[in-house]
Order: sequence, then structure tokens, then C-alpha cells
Amino acid sequence: MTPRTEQQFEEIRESKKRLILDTALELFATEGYYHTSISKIAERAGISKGLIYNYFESKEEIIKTIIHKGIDDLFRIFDPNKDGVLTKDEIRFFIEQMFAIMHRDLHFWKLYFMVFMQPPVLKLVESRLSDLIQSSLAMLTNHFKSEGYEDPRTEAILLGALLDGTGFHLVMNPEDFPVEKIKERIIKMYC
Amino acid sequence: MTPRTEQQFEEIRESKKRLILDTALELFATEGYYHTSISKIAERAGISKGLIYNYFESKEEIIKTIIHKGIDDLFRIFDPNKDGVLTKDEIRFFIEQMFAIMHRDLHFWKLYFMVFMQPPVLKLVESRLSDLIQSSLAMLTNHFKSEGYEDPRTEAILLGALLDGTGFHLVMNPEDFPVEKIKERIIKMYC
Amino acid sequence: MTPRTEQQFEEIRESKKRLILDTALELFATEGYYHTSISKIAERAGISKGLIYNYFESKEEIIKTIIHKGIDDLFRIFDPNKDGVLTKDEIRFFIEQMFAIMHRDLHFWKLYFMVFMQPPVLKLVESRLSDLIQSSLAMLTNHFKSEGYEDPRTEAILLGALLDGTGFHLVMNPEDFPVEKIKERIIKMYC
Amino acid sequence: MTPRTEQQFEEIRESKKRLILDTALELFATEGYYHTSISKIAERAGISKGLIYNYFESKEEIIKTIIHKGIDDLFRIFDPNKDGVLTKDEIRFFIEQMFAIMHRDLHFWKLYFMVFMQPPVLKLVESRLSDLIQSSLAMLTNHFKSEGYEDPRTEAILLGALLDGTGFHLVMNPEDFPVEKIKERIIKMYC
DNA sequence: TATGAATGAGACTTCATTCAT
DNA sequence: TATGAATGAAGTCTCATTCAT
Repeated sequence: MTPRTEQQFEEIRESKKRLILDTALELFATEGYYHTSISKIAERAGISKGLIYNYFESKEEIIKTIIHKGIDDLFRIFDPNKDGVLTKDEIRFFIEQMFAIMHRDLHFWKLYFMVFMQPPVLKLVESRLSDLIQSSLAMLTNHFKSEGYEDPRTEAILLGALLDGTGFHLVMNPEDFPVEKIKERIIKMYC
Repeated sequence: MTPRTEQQFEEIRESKKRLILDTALELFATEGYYHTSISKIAERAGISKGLIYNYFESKEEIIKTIIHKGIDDLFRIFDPNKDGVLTKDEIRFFIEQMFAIMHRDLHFWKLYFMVFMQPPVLKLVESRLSDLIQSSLAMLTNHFKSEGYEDPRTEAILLGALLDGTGFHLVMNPEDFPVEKIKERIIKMYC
Repeated sequence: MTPRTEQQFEEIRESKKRLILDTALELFATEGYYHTSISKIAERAGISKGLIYNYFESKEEIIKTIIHKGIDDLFRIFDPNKDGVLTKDEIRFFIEQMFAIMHRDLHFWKLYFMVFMQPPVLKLVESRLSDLIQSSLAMLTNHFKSEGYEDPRTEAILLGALLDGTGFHLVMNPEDFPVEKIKERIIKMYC
Repeated sequence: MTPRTEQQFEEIRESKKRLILDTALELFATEGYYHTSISKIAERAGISKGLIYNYFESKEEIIKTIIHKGIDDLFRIFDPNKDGVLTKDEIRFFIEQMFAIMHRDLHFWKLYFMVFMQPPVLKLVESRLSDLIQSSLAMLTNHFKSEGYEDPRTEAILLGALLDGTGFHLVMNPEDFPVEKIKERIIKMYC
């Protein structure tokens, strides 16, 4: 007879929100953003269409939330010391983490690459993505500069491209991609 | 007013088809596939909606045609001798061509990456793309084997990833991407 | 903590009901009936959506209650003697009261006119409104008859229209409407 | 085999547009704006839902078009000489026209009053309505000034209110409203 | 009494595709 | 060949109302 407590509501909200985000991520990654309707998300999550709008204002807000959360997680592992400089050990750690995360969250990474390739979706998260890219590029450049590379910026861009390229292939074809070998090969190149 | 000859008709058909494909490519690349309606293509091309269906059975067929044509072009430059083996000179040529083409046909390349990231679209061209990838991978592997690399397949995959990664960045941000420097850097790595 | 008495409960009920009705009236009048959701009423009133359904069966019942209460109030001022006849003094009083009430309860009057103009809403309160109109028309007709007017019914209708028309304008544009002047002008016409 | 001519298309478009506007007007007036769905309009007009969007961008645009057309018509009869001044004869003509038009286009007039009473709808046509009101008020004020009235503006507002009030009653209850008598009574008052 | 999560019907709108001309 | 009116399925979103707590 007494209503649920504030905390109970909070728990319900948190878990439902997670459920929706997880379901949406899976569907977006496997079927595509536009091909995934709100109805399908609801059905897969075992809830009603309307409930989704109780938690998110729009379909766009769902993908935005997913991407933003993912980017925030990335920032967290990038530069463990938060000093903006990567030591040789940290760059190895960085590369290893990158592969570990990609392997663990394949769905997210598929979505991550997806976003770049869909102009209307990209617009939604552009600024935050841009931050991520600029910041990681700057860190890599600093690293190569301190390592005495001749053209540190080009080197940083190259490594960035290499990581994105391998990520891209990994995500597209996870069964056949020789993650370990490629990882070792890259580490050997840079450490 | 003599009636048009068979050949004149054929020429009209060809040029209209080109017009539609070019317009569609531009719009797909800049606005996204799903965000580009048949109406918009027609309007931009200065023709009627109906006419498009005179030349293509569906929207899917349009993107399919664009991608297939592009892939065919690629096959043509891959292995000039058609002998399935890349010499050191040919690999340099290959890399240079790659960048030249990308730079020239940015729209197509944007679409190329797009396709991978949209499952329903990917399905349309999957087999042909797969051919392209397998074939180029095989060629690079052969090359590295003949060059005496320890693990030629991994090396081939790495180069493939590197080229896709740089392509990806180039396409996303063509103004700021240091094409020449990156190209030289890659050629130095492999030749 | 003695349990609340029956009467205290009743008081709470009454004041909550008032709160809901007042909030709803304000929103209906300023934003429109259809544009005002139950959620908005609850939020503005600082209570929960569910509670509203504890006091009213439906959104329709809310507007019905508001209008019916308003009409009952009107009946009360119409014919102070309850004798069904208006003297010249009473008609002046009637007109003055009309303007005073309108000016005081602008929101209600906006809603009053609104109701007429929204068929599905009108249906809800039609019969009670009809009573009000018939009864006031009859009273005015009686008055004009006893004043010796040639065509008392037409005169009554005209005065009714005039009052509704001024009410309408007043409600639409309360800042610029010269209430006093118009009131004097009408009283001069009829007294 | 040849496509329709430009003119044929134009005719189709004109007549379909009329059909949609007429159907919408009737439904809006009898059932209310919000209670009339696009589906209902389409069904009543015997066309598909989608076609309506071929002619109007939104439901709002439909009502906007109806009201704007109506207002433009009104402007046309207001001041036949276009000199901005109403003579005694013209004011009689004006009043007579007003009733004639109202009687003829009851649906439009119902919608006209409706608009004022639905804030979200009013916003759509506010400025044009405001023009109409200001301009007719100015004209009436001029008239009463030239007739030597003591307070011409108040008199103009009063006549305006009277006409709106009678219009309102007429529209609400066309069967029982004694149009002719009321009209004569008003004309006698002012001419 | 009081809460707000949950539902589901139904609204508006878009757009690939068809078809009469 | 060429046009654009017409269709209808499907998508996003809103909101009155219910219900477990």
C-alpha cells in the first residue's frame, strides 16, 4: 500500500535503462541503426514500446547515450596516469588494452565504426568523438616526440590508422582475425 | 524529326544511368544511404522519380551497382600483369594507386566503408566484397612469402589493415590528413 | 501520531481536489485542453500522476467538474431573488457582475468559450450548458417583455450575443480591452 | 504513353487540394481539430493517408491554409472601395455580407471561432488574424469618427463584439437563431 | 492516501514503389 | 522514354490509464 521508496524506484530505473541500452546496442550492431526499430528493441527486451520513451526521449538519444558512455570509458583507459604523456610501457599497455577491450565489446566497436559512416548519426556525437580523437592523437604525438622520432605527428597518425584499421577488420570478421599475432606485431613495431 | 536510332537510344540510356548513379553516389556519401530518398536523387538529378525505376529495380539495386562497379575497377588496378603475383615495384605501384584513387573518388570510398557498417546493405554486396578482400589478401601474402617474410599472412593482414585504416581516416577528414607523408612512410616500410 | 480523523481525511481530499482542479483549469486555459497532459497537471500540482486518478476517473471528468462548478456559480448570481424576473436594477447588477466575474476568473471564461468550440468536449457538458443558456435567455426575455419591448426575445438574444461577444474579446485580449467603457456603454443601452 | 501535360497535373493538383481542404474543414468544424485525424480526412475524402502529405506538409499546414484563405476572402469584402473608409451604405453592406457569409460558410466560421480558443492552433495563424482584427477595427473606428460619435473606438469595439457574439451564437445553434431579425436590429442600431 | 513504472492504442509522418497517362 | 500522383506499410512518438507496491 505504501509506494516504493525513492531507492527502489532508482534501482528499477537503473536496471531498465541498462536493459534497454544493452538490447539496443546488440541490435544496432548486428542489424544496423536504421534497420532496428524501437518496436524491435522493446520486443527483444521484453517490454513495451512506450516504456522506452519513459527512459529515453528518442531513438537518437539511445545511440547517443551508448556512444557517449563508451567514449567516456575509453578516456579512462587511455592515459592511466592522467599526465598526458605515454611512456613506452604505457603505450604497450595502451595497445594491449585496446585489443582486449575491442575483443570484449565487439558490439560497441562495431557501433563505434558505424557511427563514423552514417552522417546523420555522426552529427549526434561528433563533438565528443572529436575530443577523443584529438586527445589520443596528441598523446601519441607527444610520445613519439619524446622517443625522438623524426616526424612524431605522422607517426602518431600512422599508428592511429593502424589501430583503427585492425579494429575495423577485427570487428568485421572476428573469427578469422589473428588478434594475438597482429597485436604482437604492432607492439614489436613500437616498443 | 527522324526517329532516333537504336544506338541513340542506347546512348541516352547509358548517360541517364550514369547520371543517376553519380547523383546517388554523391548523396549516399554525403547524407547517408538511409537518409537519401529516391525523391531526393531524382530531384538532384533533374529527373522524375518514376524514371529511376525505369533504370533500376530498386534503391538497393542502385547501391549494389555503384559498389560492384567500384569493386570491378579495383580489381583492374590490383594486379596489372594479372599473374597473381606482386613484385616489389608492383606493390609500390599498388600503394600509390590506392592513395591516388582514394583521393580522386572520395565519395566512392566513403560509401565503400559505409557499406561494411550497415548490415542490411552489406548483405547486398557481401560476396563480391569478400572476393575482393580474399583476392587482395592472397596476393599480398604471396608477395610477402616471396620476399621471405617469416609470417607472410600476418604481414599481409597488417598491411591490409593499415591501408584500410589510412583510407578510413583520409575519407573522414580529407583536409587535415597528410596523405603524402603517410604514403611515403608506408612505402618505406614495405619496399 | 494519532490517526487522522475522518474529517481530517475529508479535508485533505477536498484540498487535493481543489488543487488538481485549479491546476488543470490554469493549464487548460493557457495551453489548451488537448495540449495539456495529465502528466503536466500532476507535475505542476506537485503530485503524482496516479493520485489524480484517485480523485477523478478521467481527464474528461476533470474538465466536466470544472465547467459544472462554474455554471453552478453563474446560476447563483443570475437571479438573486430567485423569482425568475429581472428588474431594471437587477439587470444592471447582472451586467456588472458579469464583467466583474469575467475579469476575476479569466481562466474559467477562456475555458468556457473553449468548450463551445471543441465538439468532443462540448458533448460532455452540453446539457448543463444548455440549461444555463435557456434559463438566462428566458429571464432576459421576461425582463424585456415587462419593459414593453416590441420583440423581447430578439432583444434578449441580442443582449446575450453582445455579452458573449464582449466576454470573448475580453478573454482573448484582456490588456487592451476597455472593460469599463464597454460596460458603461452596455448599461446605458439597457437601463 | 506520353506523360500528362503540365496543365493536366496542375488540374489534378488543384482539385485534390480542394478536396482535401473541403473535407478537412468539414471534419474540423464538426468533430474538432484534434479529434480529426489525418486518417479520417483521408478516408472521408476517399484517398490514402500518404497522398495528403503530397499536398500538405503537416496537419497544421492544412488548418493554416484553410484559415488563411478564409481571412483573405474576408479582407476582400470588407472595404469594397479599398479606400479604408466605410460609408453608411458600406457599413450596412458590410453587416449584411457578414451574415450572408456566415450563413453560407458555417463550417468555416465554426473553425474561425475554434481557432481563437485553442492556443496551439491560434499560434499558427495569430499574425494573420491579428491583421484582420486590427484592420477591421480601424475601419469601423474611422467610420464612427466621421459619423460624429463621441467615443468612436469604444463604439467600434462594441460593434465588433456584437458581430462576433452573434456570429458565435449563429454558428453554435444555426437552426434556432433568428438571423434576419437580429440583422435588422443591428442595422437599425447603426444606420 | 500516494507513487511512478508500465502498457497499448493510436496519432503523425516518411518513403519505396506502382501505375495511368 | 518520362512524369508525378497515388498507395500502404512501417516507423517514431504521445499519452490516458492501470497497477504493484
